[in-house]
Amino acid sequence: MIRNLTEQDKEHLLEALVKSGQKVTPQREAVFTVLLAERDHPTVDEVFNRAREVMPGLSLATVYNCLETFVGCGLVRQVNHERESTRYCPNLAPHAHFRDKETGQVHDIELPPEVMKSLRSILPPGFDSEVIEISFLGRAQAKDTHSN
Amino acid sequence: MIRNLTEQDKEHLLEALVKSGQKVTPQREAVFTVLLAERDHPTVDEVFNRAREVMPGLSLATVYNCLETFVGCGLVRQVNHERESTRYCPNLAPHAHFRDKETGQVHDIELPPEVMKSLRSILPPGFDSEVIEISFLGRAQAKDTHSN
DNA sequence: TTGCGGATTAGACTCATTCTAACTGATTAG
DNA sequence: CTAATCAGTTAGAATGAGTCTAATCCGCAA
Repeated sequence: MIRNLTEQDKEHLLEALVKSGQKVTPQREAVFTVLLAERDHPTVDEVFNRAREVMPGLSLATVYNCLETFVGCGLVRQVNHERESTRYCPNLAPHAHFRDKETGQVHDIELPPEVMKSLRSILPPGFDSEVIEISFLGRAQAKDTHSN
Repeated sequence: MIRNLTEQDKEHLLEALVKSGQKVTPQREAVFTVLLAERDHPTVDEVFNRAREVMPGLSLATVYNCLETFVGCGLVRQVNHERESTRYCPNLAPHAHFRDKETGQVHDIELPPEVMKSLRSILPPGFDSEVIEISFLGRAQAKDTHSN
């Protein structure tokens, strides 16, 4: 189920960590592996449980720490919906999130640059934004090629 | 500071409540008054404190209840940012939120219909969305005509 | 081999929110 | 009238995601 990181993924992880002055550790590798294995926007708890299968001694605090580290060095994005548990997403391309009201599943929605541009254009002068979060709530009857 | 509801506002409150089979109570009027008085997206706690000035016996649980009721009958919107306390907003027109990274203040950003349309258009077939949340994070150096 | 510093750990803690059970007060039914 | 009902309110307990703390671990450098 949880396959190992490819050399490329390892490289990616190492580069991002080193760039922000941090180390690759077995725990970080394990958590990163879990995130890439099933890109279904898991909660911290889900990551924790999955990672434990592979590294039983891993602690919840460490999962929080790893994920925070990854967010800090731009390896993953946080996804918040209402006040539910934070979810994590390794998709770095600009995208919105669609949350299925029934199943709770979160799907990535690609964000074409022209939509980004039109969004940015609605900001009045003096407003300068770094991050734009877009989330849809509704129902999806997709057959789910990629379930995220 | 907290002025009374206009007849029009009262009418609005009453209509929305009755329409969903609920009653106007002094507490609900007080909470609604607070929301309209200063449209700065207050948290539950802020609403609580402001409303207490006018109705000292009011309980926190009731503020939660009132706000939930208002959300349920479409009188106000919830605004969530990351995992911070939920804020409440009586602006019913479609709009996005801009959150100032420094001050924490939340500003409403008008959403022109064509932007809404372009957003809806990025959903793949099979995805049907009722609610779209858009939030910006950044810095605003607005002189704040209306501080919300 | 000793010391340093980042990383990890378990468990305590925080705090927004929700839940619970008792109470209030207005309205309805007998 | 008097009781029964029922929505709304209340205080305080419970929940649970996330954070903090203090101890420990471990790789590397002196």
